[in-house]
Amino acid sequence: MQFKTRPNCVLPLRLRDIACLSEVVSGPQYFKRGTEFVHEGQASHKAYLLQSGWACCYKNLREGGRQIISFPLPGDFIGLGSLLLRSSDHSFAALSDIVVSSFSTANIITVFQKHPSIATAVLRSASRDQAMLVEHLVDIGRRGAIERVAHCLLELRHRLQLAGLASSTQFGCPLTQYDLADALGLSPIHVNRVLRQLRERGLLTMKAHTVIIHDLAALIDVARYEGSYIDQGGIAHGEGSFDASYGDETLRQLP
Amino acid sequence: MQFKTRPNCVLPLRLRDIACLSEVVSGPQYFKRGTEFVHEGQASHKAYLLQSGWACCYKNLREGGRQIISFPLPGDFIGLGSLLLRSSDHSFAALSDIVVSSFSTANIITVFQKHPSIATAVLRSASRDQAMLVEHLVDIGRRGAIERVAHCLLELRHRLQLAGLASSTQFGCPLTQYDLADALGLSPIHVNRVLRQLRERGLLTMKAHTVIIHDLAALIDVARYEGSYIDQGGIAHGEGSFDASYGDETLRQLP
DNA sequence: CGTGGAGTTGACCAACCTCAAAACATGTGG
DNA sequence: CCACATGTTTTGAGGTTGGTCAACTCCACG
Repeated sequence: MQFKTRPNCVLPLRLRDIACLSEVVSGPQYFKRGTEFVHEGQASHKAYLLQSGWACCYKNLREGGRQIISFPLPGDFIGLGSLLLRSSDHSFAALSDIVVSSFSTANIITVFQKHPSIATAVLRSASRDQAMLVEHLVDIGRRGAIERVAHCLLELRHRLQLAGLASSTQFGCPLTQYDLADALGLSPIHVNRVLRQLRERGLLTMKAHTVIIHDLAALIDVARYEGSYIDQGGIAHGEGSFDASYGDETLRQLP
Repeated sequence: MQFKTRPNCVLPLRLRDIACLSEVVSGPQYFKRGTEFVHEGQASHKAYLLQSGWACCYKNLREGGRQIISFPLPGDFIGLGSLLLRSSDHSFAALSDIVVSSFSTANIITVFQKHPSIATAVLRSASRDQAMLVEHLVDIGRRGAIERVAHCLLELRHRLQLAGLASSTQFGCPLTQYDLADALGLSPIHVNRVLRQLRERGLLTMKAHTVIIHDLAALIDVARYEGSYIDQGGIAHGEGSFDASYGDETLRQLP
């Protein structure tokens, strides 16, 4: 069984831990674009590792409409957040045709006990997700529409690049303007207006499921983008490297 | 050493785990209202357990202004999110005079290895925090100003009640309208208008550092509040219940 | 071809922001 | 005990951002 985890080393595990994982992980599953494969409120004893394709995590509102929480990309875990809660508090859907490996979380605790490094890895992954969530919150809470859209696309670019799925100025992107709107707390119409503006300013075009960035520097400036939270927590990979010298946390000051 | 953890049992630990914790935890520290005791970007080898008082977790924006991420209350962990990251990506400040116990995270990995149940407990706590964060995101992204304010205050009431710090209709609250505004993505002026509206509608008053709820049902209705995410993951309390039976996580479905 | 989903555009409107100023607390030093 | 400074709440007037409604276009797909 092959494991494809985040390229930036979210899961640096010992070999015997990997062996253990194989016991828990089940073979690949396929979902078609549009499938909601985890439902809000569902009692889930499963989590997933996204192998290919794009997904989204969202909450449906009683008033109608939805809020998209995050866009899992290849290599990302799905459903970690509700690992220890009784039920999933949000839904997951496939934004493109996707492939996932699923693993049972019923006896995850036992696994944690036998292989603490897995617990560590999971916790670290959860930390990164949380950092992204926080950034998302800041985005919606305190930034204007253009900044939000630019920021979102830059973050996606950044993550895809780490996964080797984007060049520095271009990437495939199955998102509709509706998806973007639901993620960013905007109306689809306004997202459209913003995209037009970005296009007219020569910063970026989004067309035919492809995002092309024309002026990266300017875009980063508009979005006030600082991607540090994306690669944080990376620790030298090497198959066994879990000794990870927590003593040398150097202070990285912002410029 | 006394440990006061979340009343809804985020930390159901075995006694020998507790013993281990004592080795890591340092005595109580005091901070005055207004102190920023964790700085963004700071390399932190510490996390805290808030013993009394209110805190807030926030990010400063380069454009000026800030976004408040969460309001830790007594019994909550502070800084768990950045446990495994290189540095804290947000700041923490005291909103009232507070007491915390701090514990070193330098050798947290070792602790996890020796006491997997601690890892589990920490992960569960992080899960709850994430659920609250998601709710916050939905709030800001997709709800109007009145709903946001109402929702925020109801959540605080709910959490305080679990901690035994609020009656069902009243609680002390050191938040200023500026704090609320920074948390909810609004301007302080608008928060004021919303509070007036809530007052005039006979739903709630907020005055002299005290929130009094006059019509709980109506307020819950306005806010579309569903507090289930707050108590999720709870396991029967009993003050000494450290036997924690991780095998029998029963499936508790929402009504 | 027809159909349905996605993107595009314009006109109008409401929610919320900004600026400005006053009323009201609260604590401090004289 | 007063005078003053500082922080918080309150209120008004006017301006923007972004939402809503309603069309129309473009395309992929059967």
